[in-house]
Amino acid sequence: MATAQPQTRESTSSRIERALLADIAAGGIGPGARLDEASLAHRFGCSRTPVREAVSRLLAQGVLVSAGRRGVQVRQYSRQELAQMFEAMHEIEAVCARMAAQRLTLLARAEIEAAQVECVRCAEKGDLQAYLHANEAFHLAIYRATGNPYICELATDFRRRTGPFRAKKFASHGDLMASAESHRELLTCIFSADSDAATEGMRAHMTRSFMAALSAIN
Amino acid sequence: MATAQPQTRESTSSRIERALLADIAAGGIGPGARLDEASLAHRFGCSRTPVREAVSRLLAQGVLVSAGRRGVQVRQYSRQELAQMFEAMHEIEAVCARMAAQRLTLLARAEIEAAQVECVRCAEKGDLQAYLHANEAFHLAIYRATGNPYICELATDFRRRTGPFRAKKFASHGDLMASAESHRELLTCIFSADSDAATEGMRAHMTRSFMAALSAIN
DNA sequence: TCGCCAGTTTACGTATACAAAATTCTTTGT
DNA sequence: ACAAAGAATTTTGTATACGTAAACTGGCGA
Repeated sequence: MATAQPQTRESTSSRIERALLADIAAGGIGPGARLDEASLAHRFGCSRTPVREAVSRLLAQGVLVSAGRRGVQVRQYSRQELAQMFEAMHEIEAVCARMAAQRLTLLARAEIEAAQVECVRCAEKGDLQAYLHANEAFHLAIYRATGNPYICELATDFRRRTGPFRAKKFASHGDLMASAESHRELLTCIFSADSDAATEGMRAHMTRSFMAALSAIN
Repeated sequence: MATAQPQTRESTSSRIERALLADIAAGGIGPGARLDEASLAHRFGCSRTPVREAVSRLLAQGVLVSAGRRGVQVRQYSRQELAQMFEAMHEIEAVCARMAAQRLTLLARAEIEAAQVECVRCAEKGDLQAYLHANEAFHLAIYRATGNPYICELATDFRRRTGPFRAKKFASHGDLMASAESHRELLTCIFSADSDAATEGMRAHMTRSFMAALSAIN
């Protein structure tokens, strides 16, 4: 119907998926909120078809859960579920650190260091949004350093799922600086090429991170 | 009135999804094969809508890959990709073994032992299909013993993805017996509650398993 | 007042139609 | 004969319509 944009490169369903993800991550929709296809279609000014497509993908990602014939809901996690998810991520990150330490290439090391420099810069500036982005890039660089795309994908998925909850822990300028400092210690372990030290270093970093996140919730 | 049909009618899209998965796992469709929505719709005697739904989910699962405007293909893995996927699974299984060893409950231990008994029974009988099933149950029991549903889900997903390739390695009666024996050694490590030993035990088991699988391919 | 039952309404699953984009085939010119 | 351009076909993305089943609501009876 509304063929307003002749050169739309991105499909409507992808746009809706991104918009919903962003909205959920930003808390605009909130956990437990009920969504139905018709109202989403009205909100995005399209038919139900692309909405169904987007919702279907989000269901597969675990971002939404089906509530039977009563719409879909934003998945919410209990404190225990959150702790378990953090634990799972803790383990995965430890694996990444170990593999990265074992087969660190010069390029990977350079990328990780560049990401860390950016983290420190953002922390000093006190820019929360920028720091979250830089922190993301830092961890992604470590994932890539494993040299294993499947592990990388796995870890990235988990990071995306836990993202909204981890973001809450950064309240003050000091929190950012502490996180950046924690990165530095972690890198010492990874760059030592001692896989056991890297594992333990990442465990320590993630434990600190998750304790802070869990404290900030509820 | 009240033509109370069985209301558990499975949706067409779910039926198609299951059928395609089974067909792919059985090799009926084969890697690299091009599928298009229209012919699938014709094959399953329905419209394109439920086919799209099913294909979308399979894309999200990584079973299919989109080939742009030239249909979707059954995802195929190169030898290197397969090795990387096995490596990733190797790491995940090691994590599972470690966590299982750390917090093994009496119930979990009993379930694992029961699964192992079944494995041995199937191996002695020489029934390949039954052994594959029992082997699956054995590993799933270990995943559950971690007490972490996210790790469990993760490992289960990977096992499903690598399943078709791992199955190829069991050629003879001796292969089954060797696998069952390998399980026994692994359990000794896990039940020792020594997490490091469990990690190493699982690594050894998976290394054996994957070497065999990679040898059987190509 | 509470519980049950019927009507209404809502929401989802599916079918069909159309438009846009890309690939492939054909045709034509050098 | 080969290459390039255009036409035809194929395939996906989106819109709209309809049927069915489940949930909500209102009323009635105990």
